[in-house]
Amino acid sequence: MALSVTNSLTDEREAFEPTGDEVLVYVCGLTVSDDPHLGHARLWTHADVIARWLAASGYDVRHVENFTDVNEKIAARVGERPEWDTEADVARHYIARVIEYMRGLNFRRATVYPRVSEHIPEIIELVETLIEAGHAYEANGSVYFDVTTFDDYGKLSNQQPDDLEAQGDPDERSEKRNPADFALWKAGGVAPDAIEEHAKHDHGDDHPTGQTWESPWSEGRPGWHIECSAMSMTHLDDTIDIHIGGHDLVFPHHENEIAQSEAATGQQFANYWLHTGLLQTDDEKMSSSLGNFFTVEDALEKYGPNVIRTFYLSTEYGSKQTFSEAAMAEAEERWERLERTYHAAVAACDSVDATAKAEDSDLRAAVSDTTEEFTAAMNADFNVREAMAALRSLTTAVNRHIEEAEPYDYQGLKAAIETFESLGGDVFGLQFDTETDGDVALASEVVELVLDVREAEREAGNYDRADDLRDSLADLGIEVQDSDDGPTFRFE
RNA sequence: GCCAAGGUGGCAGAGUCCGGCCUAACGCAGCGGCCUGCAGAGCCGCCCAUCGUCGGUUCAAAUCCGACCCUUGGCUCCA
Repeated sequence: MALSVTNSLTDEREAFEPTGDEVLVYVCGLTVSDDPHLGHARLWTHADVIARWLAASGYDVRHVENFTDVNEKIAARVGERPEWDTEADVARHYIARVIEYMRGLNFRRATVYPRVSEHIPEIIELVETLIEAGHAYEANGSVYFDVTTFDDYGKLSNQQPDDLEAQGDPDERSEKRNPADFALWKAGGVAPDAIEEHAKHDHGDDHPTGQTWESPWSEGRPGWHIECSAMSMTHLDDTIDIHIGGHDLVFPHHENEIAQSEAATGQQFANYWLHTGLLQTDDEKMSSSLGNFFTVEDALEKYGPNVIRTFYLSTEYGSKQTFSEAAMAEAEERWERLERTYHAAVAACDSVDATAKAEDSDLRAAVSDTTEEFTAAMNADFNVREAMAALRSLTTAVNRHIEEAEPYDYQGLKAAIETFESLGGDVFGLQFDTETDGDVALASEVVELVLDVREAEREAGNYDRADDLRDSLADLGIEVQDSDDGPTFRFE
């Protein structure tokens, strides 16, 4: 069954047909003015899983994810720390952190992470093209896109220029021919009142107003929307396959990207637009400006990557999702069951001879059903919740096999393990093997010793002592479970 | 005001594109049984849904059409 996706451009589920040998994917990335929060990580996770699924489906994927490192909010934070002398210093600091978190959350690396500051020439060139084509005009050193020159304006968001409330700051508005026109280039540095608004520290009147660049029109800064068009065209092509971004960017950002890109090239900018639903807390969206966010750093510390991913993968990318402690607790239960089953399967598999002939047809049927159902679900607009349900049915089959079968089906278990690794691991980015470093290995040996002592106490009937040992281990974050084959444990 | 998405059991959340296999998936919580010295895990089973409201189309609607109510997002920086 072939992949189909819901395209926000047409609002329809469409068969996915890439234009070339490589699938070209652009993800509207982060403005690096602050620590990223769980709302950002939700977009990244879904983008990551989409890219992984395309790769698993046999496509070569060229995945570009930008960092916006030129922005008023970034400029406003210059000087907040002694080492933050320039806008670039602040941006560099946050980009390094984001990369670290992305690694922590086990994302596939994008092909390129372009930055606005490195694409000023391409941006200027694109703006020149638009002016020459009559789609843009200069006013007092700034350049604006004239929305009345682009007939399809509004095709993504269905917003019509006439319906819009006047936007932008008053000075800018007076320069525009139409209220809905938007800036491609802004003369000068960041306005002092913008610095004032976004600065998180006391600053004097001489606060730096951000970096500026030479251009044919003025020494100034690029507009917000033009960067994505320039970087998408530079690193991908005039027409790309998939553009992914948050729902909050549909208007004006993506609408404007389409206008300026298609006006410049005459080509369709992106064939498929995928918009991810926003993360909410207490019935409003999580956002930097509302201050109701949970940072990726804190979440990684508190829940770890697998629980966070399991949480995100319990809803489809296009739906909104509500963050709560209860939801995270549920994700933790879901993840732990999967992880426990995986390890139980590995242990059971290790306990039998590879040449053993036992065969459990139920288990083997479950393996093939799982792959089939998982594939069907992912191909239906990346329905990760259904795909997860398929994986879930495999955990039940594996556990039942371990519970009831005697002897174990070596080949069946092996196939199940491989399925967990390819679907749960490679596609969902979950990590089953986390106990690899030396300290953990040593700790495991010590726990084994303690459990030997506890077994001796149990055999002697000293259950109080055995329970004390188990409780003490639990206090250290080590969960002990007794079974017919002896005790097992895991680190929480 | 304008544009968009959504309203399904205690919670969460699929299914809605292409009406029938939906007497509504996978879960979390809860309850019972097996197993166990106990606990946990696991297995088996159970509980909870007139699918926002009203009307229409149809042999048949959670799924299509219309009206209305409510929630969220966008229209200003925002994933």
